[in-house]
Amino acid sequence: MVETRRKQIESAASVLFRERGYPGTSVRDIARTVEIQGGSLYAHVASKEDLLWSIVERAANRFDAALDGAENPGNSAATRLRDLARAHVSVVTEDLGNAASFLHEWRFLSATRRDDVLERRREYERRFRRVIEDGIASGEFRDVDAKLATTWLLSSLNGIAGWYRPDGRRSQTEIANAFADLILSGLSANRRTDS
Amino acid sequence: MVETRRKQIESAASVLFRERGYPGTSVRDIARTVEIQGGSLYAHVASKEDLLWSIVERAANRFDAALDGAENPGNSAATRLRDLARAHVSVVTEDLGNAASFLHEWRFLSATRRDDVLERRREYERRFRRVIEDGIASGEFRDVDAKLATTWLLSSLNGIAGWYRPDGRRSQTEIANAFADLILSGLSANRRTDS
DNA sequence: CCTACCGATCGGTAGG
DNA sequence: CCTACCGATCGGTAGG
Repeated sequence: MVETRRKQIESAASVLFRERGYPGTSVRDIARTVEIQGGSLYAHVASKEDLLWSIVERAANRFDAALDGAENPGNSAATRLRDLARAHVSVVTEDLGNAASFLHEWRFLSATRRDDVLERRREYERRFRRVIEDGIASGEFRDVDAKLATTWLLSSLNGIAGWYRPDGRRSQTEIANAFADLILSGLSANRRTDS
Repeated sequence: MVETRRKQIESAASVLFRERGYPGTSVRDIARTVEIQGGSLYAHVASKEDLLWSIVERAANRFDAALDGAENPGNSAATRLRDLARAHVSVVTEDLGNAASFLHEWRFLSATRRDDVLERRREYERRFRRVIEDGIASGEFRDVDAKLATTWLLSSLNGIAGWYRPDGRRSQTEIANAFADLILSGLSANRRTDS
């Protein structure tokens, strides 16, 4: 099954890219992980960058899909933002290698692809920002700088990709809830409505 | 002046390490920036790792010194935390290359030095955590998981090292105040006491 | 600080 | 998927 092997390689590469960075990972490091010879990798992959691109695209798709599944326009801004934050964290924790590569290693892509990623990231951030703006407009949130608050919030969530370990002390749900709670409380105009 | 040249090299290296990562930066990239030949770099530097080590240590010292200067045990936990957060941001924004290398590239150091950095990072985080714990004990802050809240807060501040540009739309003061305000509000047991 | 060099490793290919 | 190879670049050194 060609597809299976390819995904195995992508998965191994994403883990290494997260740990050592893209330039710090050689194609032979990746090959070793899936137990083939360095040159044999090119039976499955056009180039090292091609591999990074697949990983980054996959992560981008999963982030988008997670928000799609979490979005519910009928809810209050606070609830909507909490759901988006939790969805974001679930991708980070369940798709650690891909997510971390998407968040940090995309800058090693070629200029065209980099621009592509940048545009998708911007659109993704806008989805969070809109909810913040809605919350400010409705009086649920304080009158903060929505752009800066979006960056603030996503930075704290993205940081999880740097330190999360599946076997760690806190479960992904605990982390997601604790972070969402802190963020909501940071934006809220009132006392937090217990999550 | 040997020292001046050395610092010039460290400064150039820190900028490149931030932009391309440590493994993505060659010693010849660094040499080119200070307009000398690749081999000539070794008149000033024992090794590439030695350069990273200097940068990381310098940043660690500056972070520590910033907290030393900002700490005031007489104040309320909220005020103390706000001052620590602002101090942290000031190092990130004023020492961007060193700070980013300290935050991200330290993992490419040798095992011994890596452990060294890890211990300093832990101690640094403890200083934030203690203030959070004090605030919880005094009733100023909500009863959150102090460890998780510390990671949350520092992640959002450290994220600044990834996107801040000295010529950007927001000044470092605006950023520091906005982030500190959001964080304080996130932890606060009451409505935020306007910053 | 330069020139000229070292062995090792890099991403990638040819030809099975 | 392997063997055997390619030119380029890597970090680093010798000897001025």
